[in-house]
Amino acid sequence: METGTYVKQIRILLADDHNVMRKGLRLLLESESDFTVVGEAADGRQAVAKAEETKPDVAVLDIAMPNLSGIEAAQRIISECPHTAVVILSMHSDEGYVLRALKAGAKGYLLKDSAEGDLIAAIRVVCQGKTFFSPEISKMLVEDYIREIRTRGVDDSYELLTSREREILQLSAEGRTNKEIAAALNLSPYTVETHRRNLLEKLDLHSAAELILYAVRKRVIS
Amino acid sequence: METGTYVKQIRILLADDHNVMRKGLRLLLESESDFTVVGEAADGRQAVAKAEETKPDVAVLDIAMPNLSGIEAAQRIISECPHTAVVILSMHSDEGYVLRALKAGAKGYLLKDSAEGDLIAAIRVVCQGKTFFSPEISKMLVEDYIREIRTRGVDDSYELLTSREREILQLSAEGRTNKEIAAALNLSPYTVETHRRNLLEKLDLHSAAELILYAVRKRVIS
DNA sequence: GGGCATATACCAAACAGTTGGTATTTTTCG
DNA sequence: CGAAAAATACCAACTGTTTGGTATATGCCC
Repeated sequence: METGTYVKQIRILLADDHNVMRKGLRLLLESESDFTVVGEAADGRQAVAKAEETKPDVAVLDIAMPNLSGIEAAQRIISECPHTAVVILSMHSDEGYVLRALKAGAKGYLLKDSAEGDLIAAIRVVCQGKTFFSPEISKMLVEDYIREIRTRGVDDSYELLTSREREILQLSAEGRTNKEIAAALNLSPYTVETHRRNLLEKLDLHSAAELILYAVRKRVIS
Repeated sequence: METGTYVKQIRILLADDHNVMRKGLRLLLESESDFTVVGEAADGRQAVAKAEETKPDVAVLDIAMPNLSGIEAAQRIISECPHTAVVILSMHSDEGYVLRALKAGAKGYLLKDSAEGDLIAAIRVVCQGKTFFSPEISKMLVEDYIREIRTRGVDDSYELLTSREREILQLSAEGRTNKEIAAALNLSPYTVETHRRNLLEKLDLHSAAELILYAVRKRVIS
């Protein structure tokens, strides 16, 4: 099987739900003589199955996939195949995604508008146990870390609410009046008024409108 | 330049802001012997410029691009280069995008998870002045059309609002009081009150809370 | 037991939104 | 031009929210 100069092949698993993109990536990666694509998957569940079956050196996972997201797939692949390094490919440099990918144990995070060379470099680098991030991602992580240090303990006031208060927050945010909430929860309107007032104080809000907007931002609602 | 059996080359412009994807697509398309990629663009504005410069037979445009969206780019390309057929490549089968793409004059709309063959087929087909859509898109268009016929005139009440009313809807939905809005717009609070009242009536709402929730649902806000 | 958090309940004054009216001016369009 | 639509403005009565108080009962931890 070997010829003159033997180079160890890097075995790659490709997962992306967009077929055209997957085929394109495959051609791109196979233009490197030491890369072999040993499997393709069109969703997260398939990716996990193929990873267990082929034990690749590197799994390149698109972040937005049906069935199991790239991040959840990464989590399972890393716990099932500790030898496999995961590289996440993503459209956006969304903070939340990047942080969750890192928590899951991903070794690399690449944006889809990276240079081709970056993806190839990332694959070589993560094979050696190192990490690789797109410049935008590195920058974001550093900024995030600095902010984290500076604002440590600025806290999420939502965590301060009692369960009764959250209940009332939800109903208030749906636009119900105190009277309606009282009727629904079998309380005196005065009690609802008190809870609502504590709510406003704890969250440093000052009107029903602000309460609704808070609820929307916190995704308590719609 | 010709050899034995001459086949007219199809000249293609590729626009996608994700470099890796663009390179992949290029390899994919150039595996067809009668396809030539005559240009690449990383955003909408570049795409328009390259189209005017190279006058391609087909422009394949990603929908989500910076500077000018694929749809806006399509519009300009079609008006500047009527000979060029536009194919939109999109992640999602979002109704709104599809309809706007069609209005703009796109000849094809492909999902990124299409089979490779579909993209190749679409390019050949639009060259002959025909249209090509992913099966999901065709299905959606048909269903949409049927619904359109059935519910003609069921109306989107938002369209009934005047621009002043929309302005006040926005500020109200941000939680400002009538007084604050009046001050901001240099109006009497009574005027704001009147606009707000017309707003509530047109939308069949009955409180500030409902107005905010309406604004959130309509994405007027946050 | 004493202190603290939570949940409950009440009153009243001040503030803001809602609804029923009316009325004038400006803009738009056939 | 003339009618309709839109924007402006005002008043008063009513409903609901906000804020200043106060007060009791319950369960938990030190």
